[in-house]
Amino acid sequence: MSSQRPPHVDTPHAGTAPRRRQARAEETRRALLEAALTEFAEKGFEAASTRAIAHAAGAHQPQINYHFESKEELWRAAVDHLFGQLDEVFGAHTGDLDCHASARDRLAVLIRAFVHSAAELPELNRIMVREATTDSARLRWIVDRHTRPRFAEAVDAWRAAQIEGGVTPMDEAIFYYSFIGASSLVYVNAPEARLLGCDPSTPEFVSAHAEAVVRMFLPESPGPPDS
Amino acid sequence: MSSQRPPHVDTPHAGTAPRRRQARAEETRRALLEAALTEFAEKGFEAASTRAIAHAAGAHQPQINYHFESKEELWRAAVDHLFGQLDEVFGAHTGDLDCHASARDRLAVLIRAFVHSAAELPELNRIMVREATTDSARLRWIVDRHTRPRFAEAVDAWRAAQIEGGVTPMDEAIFYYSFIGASSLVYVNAPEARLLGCDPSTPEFVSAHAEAVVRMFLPESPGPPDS
DNA sequence: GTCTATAATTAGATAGAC
DNA sequence: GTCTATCTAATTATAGAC
Repeated sequence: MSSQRPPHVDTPHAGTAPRRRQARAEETRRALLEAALTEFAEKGFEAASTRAIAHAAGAHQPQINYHFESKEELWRAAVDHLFGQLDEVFGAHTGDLDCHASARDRLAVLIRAFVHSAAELPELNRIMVREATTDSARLRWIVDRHTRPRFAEAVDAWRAAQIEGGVTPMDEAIFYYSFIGASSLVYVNAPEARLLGCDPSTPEFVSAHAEAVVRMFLPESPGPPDS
Repeated sequence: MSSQRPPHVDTPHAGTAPRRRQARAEETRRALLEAALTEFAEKGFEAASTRAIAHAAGAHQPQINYHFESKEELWRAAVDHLFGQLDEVFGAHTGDLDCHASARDRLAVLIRAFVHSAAELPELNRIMVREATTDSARLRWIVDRHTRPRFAEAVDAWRAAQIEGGVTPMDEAIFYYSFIGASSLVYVNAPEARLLGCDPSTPEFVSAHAEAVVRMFLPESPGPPDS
């Protein structure tokens, strides 16, 4: 609704100096956002330090309160940014989603796309699991704004495939959380996985994982469509 | 190795007063441990407050440094305690694990037991996912002491079932993380699940979830053994 | 063992020079 | 817009009375 951008006077004369200053400010803002993402994902909201975020972005701590109103607003902007990235990555992986394909095949495409997205954006599921653990204003904000609509879409796709048949019968919420959990945990817990001798960052791992998740929910799967 | 218990002089005279004092200290210690569990699970190590833990336990903050050496030692004791509870709960759910049953049936029993354990002890997987996200001394400690041996056991059970046949073919690490994720996320994220209209705390939900996870990995499952 | 008081550090946010 | 300096509040850990 309300823009997170700081208010600024227009530059109708279009001088180059103000423009460059504005461009540099935009750079700072973006760097703070990216640094905030990884810091919030690794430490959680409360343990994350605005000083550390600013340092990682090559800026000073008070610039956070200048470009964003507060630590909480920075978090919100970072989460919005991250879900924007998810939509991009997810869209790139679904690509030509054939509307005339069977519900089962469409579900398989969505599952593969989500696994690849979870691998490319581990920060998203890290932040989600940190917030979803305790009821809070932040959790309600993120559920209302981002989780609930995506939950509804996933459940719709599942329901359609279940009506059509050929999928493992399962309650919708059980499907949703089993699916998200099976798809994301190894990337969320990547540092632990590495200590256990597993590197989940290779393309081969991600593809094998995606096919495994498809088979978990669509047991009679004929394999990936491009093989 | 070294006991976390504070050093104390023996009471060879077995007076009642010292014994009662000791019993009360044991109570305090235990209350601190239980309070630490939920606080660390909800907030994470760094965001958790020793003052809040002490308050929840009906004690004062310096008592933590008396009964445990530091916040870090309290965390270690809490994690040890929690894995002890896991072994108890897990053992209660596997119960009469028939050594002469097929590897596939034994795996089904282990899966059901883990889902029920995850439902009863959401704190364990909350702490795990918080620590597994970033490499740290705490992560290495918990992996060496608790995760690696259990990972090996789970992989052994999976390997045996896979050799026998009748399970969804899958790499071991992919099985492990998909299994843990599918089994635990809905309980880890229970506050979010409730906002989405799902209550994962009922016995019916847990049983249905357990059967769903069994079918995800053992597609030709004949259903629960007691039905 | 339990408690009060406090030391030492660090957090997020703000004021004001430039 | 960016920077230094600083305010207030919260943190873990410790000292010492009881």
